[in-house]
Amino acid sequence: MKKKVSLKDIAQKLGVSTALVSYVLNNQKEGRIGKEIAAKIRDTAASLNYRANLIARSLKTNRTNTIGLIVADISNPFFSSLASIIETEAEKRGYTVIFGSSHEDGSRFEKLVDTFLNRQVDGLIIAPPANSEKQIQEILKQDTPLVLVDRYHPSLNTSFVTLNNFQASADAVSHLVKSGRKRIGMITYETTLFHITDRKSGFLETLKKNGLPADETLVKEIAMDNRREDVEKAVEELLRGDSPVDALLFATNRISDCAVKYINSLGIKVPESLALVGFDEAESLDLFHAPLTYIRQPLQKMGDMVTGMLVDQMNGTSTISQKVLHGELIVRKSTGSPDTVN
Amino acid sequence: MKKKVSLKDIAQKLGVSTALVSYVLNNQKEGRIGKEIAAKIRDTAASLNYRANLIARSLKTNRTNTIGLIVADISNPFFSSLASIIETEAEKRGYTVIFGSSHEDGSRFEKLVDTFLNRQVDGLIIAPPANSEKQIQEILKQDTPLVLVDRYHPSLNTSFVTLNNFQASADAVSHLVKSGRKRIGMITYETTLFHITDRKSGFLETLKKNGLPADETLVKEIAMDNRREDVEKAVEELLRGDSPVDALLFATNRISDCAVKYINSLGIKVPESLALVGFDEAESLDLFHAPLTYIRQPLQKMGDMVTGMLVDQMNGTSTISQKVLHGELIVRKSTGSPDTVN
DNA sequence: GGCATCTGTTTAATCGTTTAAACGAAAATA
DNA sequence: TATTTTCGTTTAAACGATTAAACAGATGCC
Repeated sequence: MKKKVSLKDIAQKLGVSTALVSYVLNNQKEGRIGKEIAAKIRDTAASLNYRANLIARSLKTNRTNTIGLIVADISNPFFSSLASIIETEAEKRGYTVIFGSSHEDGSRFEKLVDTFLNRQVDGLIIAPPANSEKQIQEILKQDTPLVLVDRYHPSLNTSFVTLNNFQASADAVSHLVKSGRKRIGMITYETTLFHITDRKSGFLETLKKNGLPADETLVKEIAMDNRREDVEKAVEELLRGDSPVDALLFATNRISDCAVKYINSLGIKVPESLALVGFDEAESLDLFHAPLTYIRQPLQKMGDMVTGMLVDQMNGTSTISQKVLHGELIVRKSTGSPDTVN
Repeated sequence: MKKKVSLKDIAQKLGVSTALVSYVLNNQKEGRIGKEIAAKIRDTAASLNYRANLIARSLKTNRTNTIGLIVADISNPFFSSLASIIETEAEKRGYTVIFGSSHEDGSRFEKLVDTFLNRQVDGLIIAPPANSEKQIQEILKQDTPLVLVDRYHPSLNTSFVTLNNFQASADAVSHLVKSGRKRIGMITYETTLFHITDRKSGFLETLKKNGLPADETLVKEIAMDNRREDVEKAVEELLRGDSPVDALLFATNRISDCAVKYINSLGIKVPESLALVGFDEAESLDLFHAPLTYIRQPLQKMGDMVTGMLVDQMNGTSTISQKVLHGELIVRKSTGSPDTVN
């Protein structure tokens, strides 16, 4: 690689000290620098195509202006949109984002955290995988500013931005109840991830409050890797048997995706004989004849907030703060009342 | 922030030199280091929770083990999948990815390139926006290893990995011709981006070769921001009038998305009265009654290759190489022959 | 016993910045 | 004229690692 131009090169060429060059190029010591020499320095810098070595600067200043972002799966539109927003917001505030995708895998996650800390990121934004409490605590011990997003660990005292998942499920169920559904099922993941278990609690609690059946057989939990067969089996189990459900809640967009396609292929009438609600948009279902009622997460706000909170933490302006945002139930055809529809 | 542990801290605690600590922790000078002291050093490092400061190392070694990735739009599934693959491949080879999204905007792109170069990335992978030749040339001048992906500038001598877009269009058209279509239209972007214009050339040339009408009125070019109205207007123009088309080729998944939804809403029969082909998968159309025939790009191969080529370039193993991959036409119902269908 | 070799460790320079402090010269003040 | 200020610039240390070269002391060889 061609040797890069350094402050020294400029200084030598002009017979001045590197300090002076540094001051000029950083617009410091405003009044105190000779105009002609300042101009000359700027000219030479431009003509030599000088670019500051941020690595050297970081070493000296102990700041990298870099945020590490670890999401669960960058190829999931939920996270890629969020990443895009965070990147934009970070850039506005003078930070670059480096990113990694844990694929919900603990050891991969650990490795990413390690890499990012070694790289001296100024702060971290993380959507933590299941059972990552220990690693998160390590980060806290290092005093690296940290904000969790989407998920959090209730046992840990960290900053986070998350959805009120309990409420979101509750809203979904209330809506189904109001539109006349009597036996409501849910398909979710088998996991300890709090945001997911919260969705389940909200579901069950709200059923009880409405005096509807709320036993565990109404909740099917599939493995996190979201295999199509698992989803189809779950749908099957909830729809067959002596007391089939008349409505279904899906805990994630990935689940909605598989489930709705399967339901479509079975020729089941939605919303006449089955109502459907999901979490997050599932673009893949745009053309489903009965567009899905779903819980919309305020992505822009979430990304904006999480970035702002991290920056405040990095500046020492604030310490720990925890935000719970509200989802919005977007009602569409998939939950039309069975009475009014026919 | 808590002060971080450095080599010096370990050295002082044990009364040895930092050099020794460095040698031990990097497993250098294998045979020559005392076993007990080595063990002690490792122990202390672990107990103090030492982590190497990669910034300092980079300054000294002049390598950051970082790859800068600039895509056109990270929230487009094409790019987020590609980014995910590149990240995995880079990690395998010991590199971290920092990323940015240009949103097809020249000035944003320029800023990203600047940031990344200042951060001393070891190499760049870029899907360049239109009219970015000058900036790309700047990078080449700096001798920073660079591989373009998805798109490239024919006028510049850079490494790249791209699809044979001409051939892909040609395949699509041939297929339509074989299945009996007589008047084929295309909706694409108004842009100088080579991979897009190449798709258009492939389209027109193949029409001519088959003796079909191939005038410019059959190609509708819409603005890159892909507004729904523009797409709908284009569809409208191609379908109405005295000689409507009986088949359509869409240059990108974003276009397919809008166009197919509109066609669906118009109640036009696919494939009976209109055949459709698109570039790339458009998940959003999964439930369209006539699944779209499309050109599949070998994403995994593309990501793998581009990363490998960049790493080779960074190691000095190779210089410039240019790869053109082949798309695969996935034939589905949307191009069923009009004769055989009824 | 004298000299070379090996072993285990230290010395010290360096990467490219930043920045407090020092400095000499010119200008202002007494 | 002597003294203080101000101005413009330089000096030099520091950030945390890497690494060639130097260096004692032990061991081997003839």
